[in-house]
Amino acid sequence: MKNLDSIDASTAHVPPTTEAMFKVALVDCNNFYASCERVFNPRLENRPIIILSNNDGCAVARSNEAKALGIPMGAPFHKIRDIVQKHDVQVFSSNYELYGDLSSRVMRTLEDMAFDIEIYSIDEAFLNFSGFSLLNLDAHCHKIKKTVVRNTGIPVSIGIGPSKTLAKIANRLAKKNPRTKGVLDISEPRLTKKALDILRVGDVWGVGSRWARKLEDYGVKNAAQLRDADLRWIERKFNVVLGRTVLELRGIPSIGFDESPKSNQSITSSRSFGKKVTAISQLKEAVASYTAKAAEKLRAKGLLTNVISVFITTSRFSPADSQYQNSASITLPEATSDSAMLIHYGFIILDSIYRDGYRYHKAGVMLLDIVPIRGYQQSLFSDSAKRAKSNKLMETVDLLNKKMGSNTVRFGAQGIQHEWRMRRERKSSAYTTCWKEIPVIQAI
DNA sequence: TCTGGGGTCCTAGGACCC
DNA sequence: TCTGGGGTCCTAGGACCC
Repeated sequence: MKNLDSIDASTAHVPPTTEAMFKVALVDCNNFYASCERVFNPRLENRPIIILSNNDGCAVARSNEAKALGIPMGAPFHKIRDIVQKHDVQVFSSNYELYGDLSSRVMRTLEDMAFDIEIYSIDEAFLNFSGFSLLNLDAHCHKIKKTVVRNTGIPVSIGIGPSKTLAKIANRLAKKNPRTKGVLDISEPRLTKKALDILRVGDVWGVGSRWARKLEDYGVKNAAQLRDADLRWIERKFNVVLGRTVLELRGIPSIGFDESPKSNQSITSSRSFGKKVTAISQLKEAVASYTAKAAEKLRAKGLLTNVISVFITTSRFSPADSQYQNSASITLPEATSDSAMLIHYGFIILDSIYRDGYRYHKAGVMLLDIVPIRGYQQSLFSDSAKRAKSNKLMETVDLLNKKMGSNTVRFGAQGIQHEWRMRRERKSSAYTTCWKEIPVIQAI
């Protein structure tokens, strides 16, 4: 907290209750992916839009208009084609370069308007306003909302409360209720109560579908009932995580505010294939490509991995096929971020788990037991000359790919044809991250 | 024909040690 | 005849999030 100075010395010996002090805002971009598509294509305004998952599999994001048509979250694309055609729904493959870039622009704007910010996901951030009791928070949040849309074109909603969970709930109401103009503070007990009385238990942050069902079986049906549930009972029947949610609903902050993002514990790269794969040679291309991608991420973050794991699986949606899934991992002789070495071990694992005669649907690589490059424990057998050479090579590869576009330089093992490559047939341009795809303005 | 990908945390149970 | 118990580490599985 940055304004401890403002605490009056005469009251400083009385520990202030954290409940009274903690105040947090959740800023959430409205229909983020759909809004991103609209920024560079204003014709999409007021029209139904959906964005598809990788492989153009299912709808992972929807504009309000698409929601109104009854397209559910996660709907498989092939099951909603009729609605799409009938209502001329605009359909996009996901364009993560674009969304990632716009996300960081939004976050930079938020950083300028709050002291503490915790970036929670690609489209959400918590802002810590604890101790700013004199600030007119409502007015300030309206200003934030205006500034973000001016700087980035992305509309946001802001919810404010005495705990993260309550801020989440406030945000939800701000989005749903036009009278709030996109900003709602439910810190006042009367408003908190009103909000919790109407909210279904399954809509509380931290309560997924499994626990919602179980809670409802016990008669806990709305957020207010969860708030009033016996804490011990919740911890015994569920776990301590849900116990924290109960406290949060009572306005007792129990989920910490984390300004500095924790370093990764694991990095995964996996994809479903565009079409089923049977030959190990093709699986190897995929595993090599995913490994290279994961290793690149590792290096970009200044990390090393100690363990690599590979998994392959058939499709559970093809019951006619015989099913098989397996995974295995190897602890490396020493921590590394060298793509070639990781691919080498990835192949050893793949050889050990591959079974002939199955139609594989997906493969993936996970890097586990990740450590920062600084101050890591060097193996007794480490060959420092070899290591230096590998570092130099990787540095060059990363530099070239950054300059000339990703995958300009790659490993032979990654292959070229990539028959297994995912479908991505409706992608918009990388407007902001690729010179070739920058939008052209035409004067008439 | 067509159903995503990338994360975190917690818990229970087994192995192992003293 | 009598056959401990507590701590720690690891792993798999299950829950959650976006």
